[in-house]
Amino acid sequence: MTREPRAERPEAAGDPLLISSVRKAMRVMEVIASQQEPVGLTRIAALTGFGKSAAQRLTHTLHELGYIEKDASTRRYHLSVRVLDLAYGFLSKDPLINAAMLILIDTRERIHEAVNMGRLEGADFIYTVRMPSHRLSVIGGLIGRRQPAFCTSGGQAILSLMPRAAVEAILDARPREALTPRTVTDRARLLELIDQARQEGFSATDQQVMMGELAVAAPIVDEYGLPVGAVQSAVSTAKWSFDRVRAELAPQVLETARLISRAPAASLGRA
Amino acid sequence: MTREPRAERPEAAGDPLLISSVRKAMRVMEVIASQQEPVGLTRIAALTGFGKSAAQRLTHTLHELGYIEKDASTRRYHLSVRVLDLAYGFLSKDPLINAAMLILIDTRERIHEAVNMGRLEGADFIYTVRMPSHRLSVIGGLIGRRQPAFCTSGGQAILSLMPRAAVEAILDARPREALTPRTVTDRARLLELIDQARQEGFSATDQQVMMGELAVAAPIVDEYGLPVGAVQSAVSTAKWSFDRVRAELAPQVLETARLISRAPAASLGRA
DNA sequence: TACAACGTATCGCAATACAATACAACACAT
DNA sequence: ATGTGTTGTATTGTATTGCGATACGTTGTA
Repeated sequence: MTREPRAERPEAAGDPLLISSVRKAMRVMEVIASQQEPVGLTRIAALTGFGKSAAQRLTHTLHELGYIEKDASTRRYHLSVRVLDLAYGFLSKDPLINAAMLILIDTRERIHEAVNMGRLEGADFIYTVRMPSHRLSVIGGLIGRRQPAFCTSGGQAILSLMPRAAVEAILDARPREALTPRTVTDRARLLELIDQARQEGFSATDQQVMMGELAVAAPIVDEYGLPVGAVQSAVSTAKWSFDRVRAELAPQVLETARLISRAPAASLGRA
Repeated sequence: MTREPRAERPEAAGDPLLISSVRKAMRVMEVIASQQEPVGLTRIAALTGFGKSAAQRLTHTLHELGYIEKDASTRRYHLSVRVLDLAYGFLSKDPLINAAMLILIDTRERIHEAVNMGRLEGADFIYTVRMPSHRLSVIGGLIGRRQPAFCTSGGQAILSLMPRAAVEAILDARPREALTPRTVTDRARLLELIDQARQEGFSATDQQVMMGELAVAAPIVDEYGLPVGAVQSAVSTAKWSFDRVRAELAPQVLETARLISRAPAASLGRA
C-alpha cells in the first residue's frame, strides 16, 4: 500500500532547523488557548491541519506534561494552571514591571480608577499589569489581553514615539476593523491622532474599543527616549466626559509614565 | 567511529507515546522561566541534561516561534511576552475567575488591602488573581506565583476541606522547609491548624511565608462543597495585629469566599 | 438496535532529531 | 597583539521516532 510521502510540505518547508513537533505542539496550545470552549481531538486536528494521529499524540503529550487538562466527561481539552508558571517566569523578570509596580499601585490608590500597563507585541497592544477598578469588561480586565495597537490609547501612545515607517507598517499590518461604531479606521486620521499624541504626550480615546469606555495612555520611555510600554487608565462614560478625561486623568497618567520612565531599576530593556 | 546509542535511556523510558522533543522544549521553557537571570545555551544544556546540539535546536525552535527572546549582546535567552497569550487563554476561560472577578473588586474597594485568589496545584498554592494594595513584596504580587500549600493561608484553607488522606499526601509531598523563622513545619501541628481552619471556616497565618506579613484565607467551594480555590488577603504587621486580622479581616474574606461559592457562573469546575 | 461521530490503540517505515564534530566569536589573560 | 579557555553556530550521517494508515472502543443521536 503506497504510503504517501508523509507531507508534501507545501508550505515552503520553512526553517529546516525548526523542530517540527515542537512547532506543532505550540500550535495546539495556541489553538486551545484561542477557542472560547474546550476543544475535542477532532476539532484540534481540523483547526491545526495536522492529522488525527498527530493531534492525538500531541494532545497526549501536552496532557501528560500537565499543560492541558481533559474534561473527564466531554473529553475536551483546555489549558491548565501550569501555563501560569511560564507567565510568572516572564512577569517576575520583566524589568519594566519591576520598575513600575509600586508606582502603579500608588497611582491606583490616588485616582481610584483602573490603571493598566502594557507594551507592543507585533501590531497589538498587550497588557502586562492590570489593576481593575470598576466593572467595565470583566474578563477583558486580565493580563495578556491583546488589542489592536491602532485603536487603543496604549498602542497610540507607543506609536507616537516610533519612527514614521514603523508606525505605518503597524497600521498596515492587518486590515483595520472597527471594534465599535466610533472606531477610527481611516489611515490618515490615525496618523493625525498619533501626531497629536506625540505633541500632547498622551493619547486619549473615546469608545474606540468598547462603547462606554474612555481611555488615556502615556508612553514609558527608556534612557534613550525610545518607547518601551505605556501606562493606561480606562473609565466609564457614565462617570466621565471625554474632556474631563483629557483635563484631569491625562496629567495623572502622564506623571505616572514619567515616574516609571525615570525609575532606577536597571535599564528598562527594549521591547 | 562508534556513535553511542543516542541515549541509554536510563530514566525508565517513560511513556512511549510522549513526544520527546515536545517534552524537552517545555523543559527548556521551564528552566528559562525558573532562572533569575537570562540563560545561555551552555547553561541550558547543563541544567536540562540535554546535549549541546539538542539544546541548540530547541532554543532555536522556541526562539523562532517567538516564545523566547535572545538578548542581542549577551546571547542569553529569556521568555517573551508571548507566553502571556497562553496565560490569557487560561485566565479568560477559568470559570472560577469569571465568577469571582467582580466580587473581588468590590471587596478590594471595601477593605483597602490586598485581595488575592488562588488554587491548589500539586502541593503548591498558586495565585490566579491579584489585587495588590500596599507595598509588601513587589514582584511577589504577581499572577502565577507559587507557594507551598502547607504554610500559606490559602493552601491551608483549601486543605481544610479535603479528605485527611489527601491532606497528608500534600503535607508529605516534599520536605517542609521553613520560609521564615516562624514557619510551622511540624506535621502534627499543621494538621491541628488545618482542623482549626475547618472549624472556623478560614485560615489565618502569622508571618509564615514572609516576615511582616499576616494573611487570612477562606475556601471557595463548588456546588458539592468541594474546595476549588481560596480568597486570601495579606496585610502588614505594621498596620495590623494578628488578633485584629482574625476579628476584622477574616469575616470579610469569609463573606467574599461565600459570595464567590454561590455565584451563578456555570459550575465552578473541579480543580 | 443501528449508525454516526469521536476518542483510543497499534504498527511499520521514512523523515528527522541528535551525537559528534568542526568552526567562529568572543572574553579574558598574559 | 597573541594565546587560551569558553560559549555560540553550522553541518552531517544515522538510529530513533513521529506520524500516516488503520482498526477497535465508546459515546451520543436517530
